[in-house]
Amino acid sequence: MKYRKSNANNTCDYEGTLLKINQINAFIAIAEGNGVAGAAQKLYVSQPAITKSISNLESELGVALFDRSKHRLKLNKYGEILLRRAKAAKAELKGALEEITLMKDRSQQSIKFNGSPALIPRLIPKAINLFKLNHPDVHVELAGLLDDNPANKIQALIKGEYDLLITVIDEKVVFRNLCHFSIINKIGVTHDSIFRLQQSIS
Amino acid sequence: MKYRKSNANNTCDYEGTLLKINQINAFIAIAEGNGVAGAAQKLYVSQPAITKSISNLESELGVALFDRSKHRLKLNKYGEILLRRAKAAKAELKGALEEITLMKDRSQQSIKFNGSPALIPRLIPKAINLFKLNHPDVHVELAGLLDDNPANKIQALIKGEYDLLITVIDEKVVFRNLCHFSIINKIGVTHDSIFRLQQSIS
DNA sequence: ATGCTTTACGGTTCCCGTAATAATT
DNA sequence: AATTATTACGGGAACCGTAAAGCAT
Repeated sequence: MKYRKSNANNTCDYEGTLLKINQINAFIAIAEGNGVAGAAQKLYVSQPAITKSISNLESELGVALFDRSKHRLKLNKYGEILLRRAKAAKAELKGALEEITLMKDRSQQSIKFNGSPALIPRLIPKAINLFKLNHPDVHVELAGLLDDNPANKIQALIKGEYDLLITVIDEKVVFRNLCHFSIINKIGVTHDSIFRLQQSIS
Repeated sequence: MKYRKSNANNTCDYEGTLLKINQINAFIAIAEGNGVAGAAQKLYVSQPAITKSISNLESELGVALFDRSKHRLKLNKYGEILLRRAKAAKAELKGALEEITLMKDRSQQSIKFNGSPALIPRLIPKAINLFKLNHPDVHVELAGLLDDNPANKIQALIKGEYDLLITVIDEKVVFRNLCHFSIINKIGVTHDSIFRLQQSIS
């Protein structure tokens, strides 16, 4: 079976393997930065690698992308065209990467909590259900001993064993402040997430 | 000298070599078409090649892009994210390719012209200079014999030996109509280009 | 049994880095 | 002399195709 779409003439009707990612990176780096040397430095590769990449790119495109007068690369009109599009494409890919990474990180997070035995059964189940409804991938777990004394639990929270603690100090519920502490210093969950949890607890 | 940006932990601060073009193509083809088999057919590669490509992609991304229940690949939430962006990026690259190809084709065009010996020296030089200023890549050349009789030249123009003919019929310059003929039927140069030429001749 | 996906394996190609060359300031 | 871009060349990684195995319908 023939896999390669071999065209007799050179007018390939859009060969999908063109414009490889390293070529695009090299091209943008040269165009934006300071020539081959700067591009090599920016991309952490050697200068010949850059030269080869854009050489291949130009060869596959069938046009030169740079003016090579005086040992200095300067974009020509083809390069100008490509630069616009390539930057847009790269931004798109970078955005995809960031979005996925963000979602992945959020999914891998877990929230450990603890609280007074008297408060847990009444407040937590509804809160967890509501929270998981909006954040199905955040792992919520009860950590540590329920019947420890409040002082120890606060110490454990400060040490990072929990992310969230619902307990009593001086006979008054202060989870609000503790939650805030957790948000800022302990876990990277968005404020929005915790806010929902707070609301459902209140 | 160290070229590779090796990070001990896995939190690469945007590794530019991710999302290779074949991986993106395979991914889009699977997502849009009918699974691995359809993608392989669409991209003219074997099925294992597709599997490997998206396997690598998922591995490098650190997340699965598809649900693999029941031997059928279905986009998951990560895949949804990537699909949007990847399609946009690919469209951008495809656009770049088309723009460049178009400009390249145009640049490779040439305009052959002829005209009466009496008219050529006075009208042409300025016209050519002005034209080449705006279209430096269009090859302009004088073709055929200058001192042939006008009737023969008109026949040659109709046969396509020239793209542009400036001559006299019934003692009156009619280049305007002939130019129009050329624009529509003979050469693919934009109206704009020819219009400038006409103007400079007038 | 048929169809689709995945693994195993061998070969080819592509890419990169070192070293050397050419040309410009 | 110093900087910049390009070639030559050898090693290693990536990609692909054939063949075979898993799993579902």
